[in-house]
Amino acid sequence: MLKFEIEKKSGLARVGTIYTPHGEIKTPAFVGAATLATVKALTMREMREIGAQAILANTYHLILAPGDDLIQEAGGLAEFSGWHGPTFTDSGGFQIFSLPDVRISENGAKFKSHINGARFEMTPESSMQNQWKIGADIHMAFDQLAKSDKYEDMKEAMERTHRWLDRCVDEHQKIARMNVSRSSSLAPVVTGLASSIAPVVANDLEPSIHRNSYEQYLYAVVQGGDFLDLRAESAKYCADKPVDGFGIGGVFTAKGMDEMLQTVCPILPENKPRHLLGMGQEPIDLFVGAENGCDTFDCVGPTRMARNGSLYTLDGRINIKNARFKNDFTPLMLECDCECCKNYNRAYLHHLFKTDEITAKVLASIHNEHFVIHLADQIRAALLDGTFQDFKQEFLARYYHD
RNA sequence: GCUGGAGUCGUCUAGUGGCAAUGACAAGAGACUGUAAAUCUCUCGCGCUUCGCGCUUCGUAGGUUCGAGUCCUACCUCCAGCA
Repeated sequence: MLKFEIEKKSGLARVGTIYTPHGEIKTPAFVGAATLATVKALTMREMREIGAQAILANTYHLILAPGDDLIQEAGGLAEFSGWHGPTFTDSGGFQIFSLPDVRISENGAKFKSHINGARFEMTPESSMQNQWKIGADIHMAFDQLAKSDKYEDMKEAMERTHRWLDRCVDEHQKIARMNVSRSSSLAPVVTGLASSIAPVVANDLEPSIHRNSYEQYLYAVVQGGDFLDLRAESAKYCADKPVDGFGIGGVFTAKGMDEMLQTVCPILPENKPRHLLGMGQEPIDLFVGAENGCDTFDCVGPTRMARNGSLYTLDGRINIKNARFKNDFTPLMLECDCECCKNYNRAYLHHLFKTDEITAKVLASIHNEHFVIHLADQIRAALLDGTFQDFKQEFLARYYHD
């Protein structure tokens, strides 16, 4: 069972630590979205320096390239990517929702590879097998997001997600048993060694004691859309399963999220971590998520927006490509101590973007990723010292001013 | 100087009688939430009451025509070849 310690509670919110085979995650925490085993535009060293604690990769994308067998051969996701810290994989369930030409049946989902058009089917069982080969510390159950927001469609997708969850659990346990018996001669897994939260790591290449860890964990995924009765039903269903934590999926905006989480989180067992899938582009997502009982978050927004020139500041997002920054020689964000803000000014960033230099995307990604990771850390600190409400009000009032 | 070719939005460019005029780039702005996203969308002669209307435009000046960026004449500029 995945170890999760809670240091402090405040209403639904909690401050804790998740102990994975590849190190600890101090929660609440923002997990870097590394779909293809890389946080776009950033090296793993940069991610460490930013203060990232964990990354989340995507099963669908990784089985297409480079293939789950290859990642297993490399020693697992952490070894392969050089991250050497805690890792998650998303199941591929999101692709049922986001890709066109997806055919869903009770057995699973038939996709068409966006790379070469090759058809293949992903099932709860195959997703578990893929994820075990990829070898992240924490796996997501294979779920289905409804394509429409109608109640009947949402209910149907949720119920299928539940049936798939049972199959995921069975398959996960089956693989886990096989791996334990095969790995019994390996050195015991040491937790807390990969000090992933240290701001600078002296040696990026740590010893390979975690190669192909046999300890891998499964999160169930709560669905139900905007319907609170469905959310409650889904949470109840997932709560009883022998899983290590919970993903909360199918959330697209902070609107109504507090109510939804206030329905879901009290039903979920308190001693297991909860991951809010795909949320964290907006600061309010992290505040509302953490306040209402979510421990980890992931989102592609910060890095995607960074590549497109949309950068966080305490006064809201700015588009650094706008002409008004041409002669602005101030740091992007005065209060930020990321590499970008410490060493460069807005006029320079503007110039890099206007001339389409690669470094523009690198520096912007460093800043945006640092911003959300640091924000989650600040939320953690505020929860610990009891200043969360003040911090939240102050931060949001300034950020969403105008 | 002669002969041939060319001058169209900031730049390059399409255009061979119905055209405020094609495409690209540049420029201006917007979007982005478990990443088919270093992507996508909009604006881009001027003005207005902006799903429309008016005005002014294709080197310059005339002309032919119901109508000219497109045809004719002259001139200006540039390019190539010959002197």
